[in-house]
Amino acid sequence: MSKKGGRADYHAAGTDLLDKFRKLCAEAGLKVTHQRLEIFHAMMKSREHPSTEEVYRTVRRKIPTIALDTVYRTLAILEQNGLLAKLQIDSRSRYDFNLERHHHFVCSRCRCIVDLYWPAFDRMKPPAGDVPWSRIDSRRVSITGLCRKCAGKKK
Amino acid sequence: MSKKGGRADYHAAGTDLLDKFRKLCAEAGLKVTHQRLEIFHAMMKSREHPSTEEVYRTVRRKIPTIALDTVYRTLAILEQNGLLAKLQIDSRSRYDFNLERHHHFVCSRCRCIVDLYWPAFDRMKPPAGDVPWSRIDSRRVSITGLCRKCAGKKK
DNA sequence: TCCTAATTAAGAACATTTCTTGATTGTTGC
DNA sequence: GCAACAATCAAGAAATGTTCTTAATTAGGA
Repeated sequence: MSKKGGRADYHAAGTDLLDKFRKLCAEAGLKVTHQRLEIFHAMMKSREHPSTEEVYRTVRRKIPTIALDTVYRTLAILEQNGLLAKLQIDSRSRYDFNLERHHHFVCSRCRCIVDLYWPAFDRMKPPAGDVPWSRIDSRRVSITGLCRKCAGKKK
Repeated sequence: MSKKGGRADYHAAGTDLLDKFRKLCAEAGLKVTHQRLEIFHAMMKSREHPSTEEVYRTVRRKIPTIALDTVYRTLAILEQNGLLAKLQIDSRSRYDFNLERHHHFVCSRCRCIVDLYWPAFDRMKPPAGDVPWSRIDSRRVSITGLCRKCAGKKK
């Protein structure tokens, strides 16, 4: 399976993941509410690493009465239970559905975030010697620059 | 010169850097005010990647009447003129005096940030093929985990 | 069915950051 | 040394993103 295929499947394999979601909620003692399902579903279908506000706008198309507060709470809960990752890239928090080992490219112009796979980096040994850590949990690369779309635009 | 020596010198070579600061201010058309000097000096002496609030507290020991707003403005100006780097690691913005190519370790417990040098990574070629960028400006690694100090603490 | 978690509305509160106004200070160019 | 004008200050308002409060209602799961 190619990396690209892997990613696409990850976001597309709807039924399986929603089953997994139900299972994980059960394990965590979380009720599978309509709101939580739609929020998770919205994250599942997005590759944009959306902000809370953006998730809110998306889910409101399905549940017009949903409260912004519910989206904040739900995203935080899903992150705390390991079903989503929170990104510290902009001033507002953005969430990532992709839990595979990956990295990010961030466009300095349009602030889009694109998932990135870099197995050669993942295989590298971290610096040794006089290191500040006693344990490493994750190593993430963030590449910034200009995305193709923005490079195509004038000005 | 060792990496460690380089870093220490970078933060310690007071007079040279303050001269450089004056020169860069002149080039950028910025007046060298007492406040800007003290803020820059505080950044120069700190390895802690301080937040604006922390810089404010430090500088207030020298200039008790300084306004928090001045610190916000000054740090932003210094960053816009390339004399400091802004970090997007926590919800509050933190600033980095170290402009050398380097990376960060962030402790998930105490949120301390430690500079990291990783020349083997710096020499790596970025992923090729179907990449989202048309130009790369920077590549930064962020390692998270538990720092030595926190590992030593109970609980 | 029933207990309780979750959601809602409406608003308050909070944290961080930026801006406004108008008066004052102080750096730099001359 | 002087004058212009950039920078600062005080005081407060405001923007933004996020969390919390209360009390009523809904709805998931055993």
